[in-house]
Amino acid sequence: MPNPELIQVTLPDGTARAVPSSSKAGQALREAAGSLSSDVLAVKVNGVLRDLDSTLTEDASLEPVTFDSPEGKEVYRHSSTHIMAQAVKEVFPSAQLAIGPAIRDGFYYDFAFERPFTPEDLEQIEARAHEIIKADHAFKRMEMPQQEAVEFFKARGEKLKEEILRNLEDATVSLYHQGDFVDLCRGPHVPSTGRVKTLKLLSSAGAYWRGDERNPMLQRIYGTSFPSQDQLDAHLANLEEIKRRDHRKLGKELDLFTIQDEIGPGLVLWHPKGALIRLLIENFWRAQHLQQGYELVYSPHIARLDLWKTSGHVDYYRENMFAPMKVEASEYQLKPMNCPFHIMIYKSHLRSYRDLPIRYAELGTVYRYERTGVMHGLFRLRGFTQDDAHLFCRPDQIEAETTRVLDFTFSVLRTFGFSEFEVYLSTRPENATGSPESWTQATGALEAALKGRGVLYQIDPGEGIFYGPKIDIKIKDALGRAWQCSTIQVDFNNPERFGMAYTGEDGKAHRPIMIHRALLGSIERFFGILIEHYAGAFPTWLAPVQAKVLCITDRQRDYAEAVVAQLKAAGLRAEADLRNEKVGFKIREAEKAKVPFMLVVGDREVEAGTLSVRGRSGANLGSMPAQKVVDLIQADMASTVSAQ
RNA sequence: GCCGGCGUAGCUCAGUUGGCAGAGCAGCGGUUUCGUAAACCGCAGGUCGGUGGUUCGAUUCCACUCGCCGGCUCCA
Repeated sequence: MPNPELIQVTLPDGTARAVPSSSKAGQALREAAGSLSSDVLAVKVNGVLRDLDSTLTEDASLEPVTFDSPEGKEVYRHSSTHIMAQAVKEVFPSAQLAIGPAIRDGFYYDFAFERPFTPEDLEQIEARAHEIIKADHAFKRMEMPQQEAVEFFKARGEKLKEEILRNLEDATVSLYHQGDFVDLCRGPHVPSTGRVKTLKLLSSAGAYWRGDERNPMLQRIYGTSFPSQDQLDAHLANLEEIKRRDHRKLGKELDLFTIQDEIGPGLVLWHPKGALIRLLIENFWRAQHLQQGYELVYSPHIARLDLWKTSGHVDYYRENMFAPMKVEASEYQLKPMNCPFHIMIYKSHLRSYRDLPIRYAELGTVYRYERTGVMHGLFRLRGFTQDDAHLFCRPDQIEAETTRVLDFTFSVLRTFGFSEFEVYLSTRPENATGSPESWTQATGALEAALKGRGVLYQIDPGEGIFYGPKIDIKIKDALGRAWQCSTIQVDFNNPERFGMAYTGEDGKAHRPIMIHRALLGSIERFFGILIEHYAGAFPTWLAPVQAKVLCITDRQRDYAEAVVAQLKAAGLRAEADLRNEKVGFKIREAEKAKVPFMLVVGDREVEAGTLSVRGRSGANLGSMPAQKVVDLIQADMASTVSAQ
């Protein structure tokens, strides 16, 4: 018989050890491993995240949790936000606690307070938080019946905590305190405030209680914390890098686009260089679609309101639509979507099962009403262009079509320089239309396509759209940020609403399935992502100016112009800088414009019939004749596009 | 839409007890003809986002309004 006073703990490496029952988890870890690093913040007991001083009552597998794991970061930041909250309560006792979770790269805490926090307030709070860290208060967990906790927070005047508690269904709740500060909290936490090595408050902003704009506005403070100053500095440098790459800033500096007051918010003016890049993107897109068996179509920007009643948009999408306009006796609507048009093209003929799948693609510019305050550069606009396509197929073709779209999507995204993806499959939501059988069948087809291609994906349960399941693909940019661009959505609803049909082998009418799909999402938004991904230094195939010929003195002007003519004849985008400026100045300007190739010509080059080639950011590629330069640039273009 | 911050020359930004509006860069005119990220001199450039109010007088104070930025919310 095992000793009832002893329990067995097992480490991830298989080490096992018997420790007295009711040992602290941290103590057990130390005994089993021989030592306990101060990096260990918490512990997973049988897979459940717990405090180091939680008590063990039975045999358990123990896994130390450090900052390196997502859970460790979560615990670390969660403890950090408690420290900040304590500081706020000490500096501003009238502030009431709302909630304070860890978030990606940091944490926030919401407070009910009589006024917004100022930058000076944040400094004061941060200073106080550093004192709390220095004091190294232990985080102590205590449990009490819910009713008792309600009374406890009521007595302390924490009305929001009281409200949260009243909505909790647990009979027993846990509280954590460090020093005099107490908060309702599930935990776990690091052992003591001193474990948080750095803590920096970043900003404050208004935020609604429970995220609902009908609720009162709270004051949110954002901050972050890291185990070392180096890591914090790296994170702050990363924030600077994000600012440096901001497409709104680069768009202006590189003269790509503007969004102007006089035109209206959320509406873009494409300047020549930006428009050229867009043209290159679109040309590539169209050529690829034709190759992939799509048919390109165009549709108008407005249509009778009745069309949008049939599609259901008037019912469920009205808040995102501009107001209808009166034209003669009927009402017309600026289009928020392209799908009804493609459906009507389908419906213009009787369709046979032999015709399916039919694939219509369009770079369709849509207009959606976005509330002021949500527009954001090219990322969130009122007028934007979807790289839209609608596939009409039989139910048994969903999987094959999805497979084709997946292959196509990854190939196109790779060409644009993205190689890391996150894929999500969203399943049936509460308010779904369509029969459960069709949902099961379609979801199964999407999943089979993903599996067939060996794509790793996560399931988002219940996150499908009401009309069908979908696959979303996020791309990771150069800074590791994920952007959702591509989407593949099965639609049972619209074929029904529009009474779509095809004639089957049996001579009877059948209902086709519709698949909405976008690869880039919106051209504008994708362009913005590209700008940030490349920090404005577009790959050569997309660079608006691929080569700039820089003469050193006026003596080389004729030669420079002849070179430009030769490059242009070879199909390259080249310009000459013939100004009476020093070459250093011309290089500086070309660098700022992110021109991939700078071709310097002085007397030596004229004499030898060559060009001195300087790559972007300073690489000296040597001197060579113009034809060699053409080869070099074309090879550089091909290296990117060949990924397709 | 809501909370906070902001709006001065093409761009980046100075400008406090309310008293004729400034710099650098860009632009234009000269000089310079130069070897891999900023030559020099000069000139011009603004109903200080808009409207209304207070005042002898408003870029400055107040109200309203438009827009931008950071969030909330929502999404491509």
